[in-house]
Amino acid sequence: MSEKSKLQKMNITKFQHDLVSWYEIEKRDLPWRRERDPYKIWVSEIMLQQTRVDTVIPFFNRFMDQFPTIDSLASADEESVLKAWEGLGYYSRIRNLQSAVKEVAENYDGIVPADKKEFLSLKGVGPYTGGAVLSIAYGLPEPAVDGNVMRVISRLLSIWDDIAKPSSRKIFEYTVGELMYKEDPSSFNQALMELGAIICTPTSPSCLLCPVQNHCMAFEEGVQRELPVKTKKKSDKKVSIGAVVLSTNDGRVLIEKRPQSGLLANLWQFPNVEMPSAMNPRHVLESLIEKEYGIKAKINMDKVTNITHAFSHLTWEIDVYTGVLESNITKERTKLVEKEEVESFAFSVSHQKIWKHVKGLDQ
DNA sequence: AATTCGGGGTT
DNA sequence: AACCCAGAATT
Repeated sequence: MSEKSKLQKMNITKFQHDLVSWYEIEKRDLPWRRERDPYKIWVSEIMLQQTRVDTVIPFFNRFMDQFPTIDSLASADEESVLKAWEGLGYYSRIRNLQSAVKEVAENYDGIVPADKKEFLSLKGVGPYTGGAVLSIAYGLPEPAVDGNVMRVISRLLSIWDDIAKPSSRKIFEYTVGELMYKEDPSSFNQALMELGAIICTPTSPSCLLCPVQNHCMAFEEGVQRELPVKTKKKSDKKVSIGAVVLSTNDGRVLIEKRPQSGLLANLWQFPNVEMPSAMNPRHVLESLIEKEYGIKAKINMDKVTNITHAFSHLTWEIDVYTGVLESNITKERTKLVEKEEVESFAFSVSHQKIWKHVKGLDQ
């Protein structure tokens, strides 16, 4: 059965009412729901990409204290902005957001564009974020299809297309567009997401508590636990890393800024190299470090610790050493800093763990 | 269309 | 461990 014919069977007006009236009563009190400023709605939506609400809340509050307006973010230096994002992940989001905010400041007179084509042209603004901000901040009837919404709609209309396939998203955008409550697109879109987060959860949906159970085809067919269909991605690769915290005789520490593109772009780290295999002798690491960084170093015999850190697509297994830097350092993007100022730089979480461990050795 | 990009909570 | 999360850019 086509999505169109399924929609024709629905009482859409009653569905909208059941969903939105539930939302008005049950919605969580979240910081960005107290805001009307399109800039703040926008920042919240960028932070919420692939990131849980509970994780975002403290980052959002701190970010708004530090960068409360378009102009404050547009004129901020990159290091302080990256530091504010430290630990949140997907760091291209903040680089793209600051770039987009600068464009709004320069080309849109500081006003977040309410035009779909214009807003979607900004860096980091895709179909979901575009629909979310335009509906929540400006009340426009645009679908905002995220993972929650695909799960909810796949069950509501018993849609068995694989939601992992990019081509499936347009099916859900079409159906959400047909279901859209045009009197209040903001509440409607947020209600779909809230339902997915609270009731219509991935593994064991609380159908007995669901405000739109009477409208749900999957519940009627008893297949809600089999939806949505989502093919699983293949397991990740493992990479062995040797890292060393090198100190100078006067107590400073060598750090390096990562390349401006790729994994953890522009974040700071301690010198490290990919090891040919795990269980390398220490002198192999020493020679690889000296070659990569063009330095002379004395690495201590005993491994300090090892850290396993999983990303979405690979896992680092890091052997951590300490050592003494015995030559000058000329490599680009490196810096010698006092121990007390290490934590003022933005590090990835794995290298934060390294520093936390090594710092603890001193006491 | 497939891969790259973080980190942490759930099950 | 595997899965998932208010996804977008790149290849």
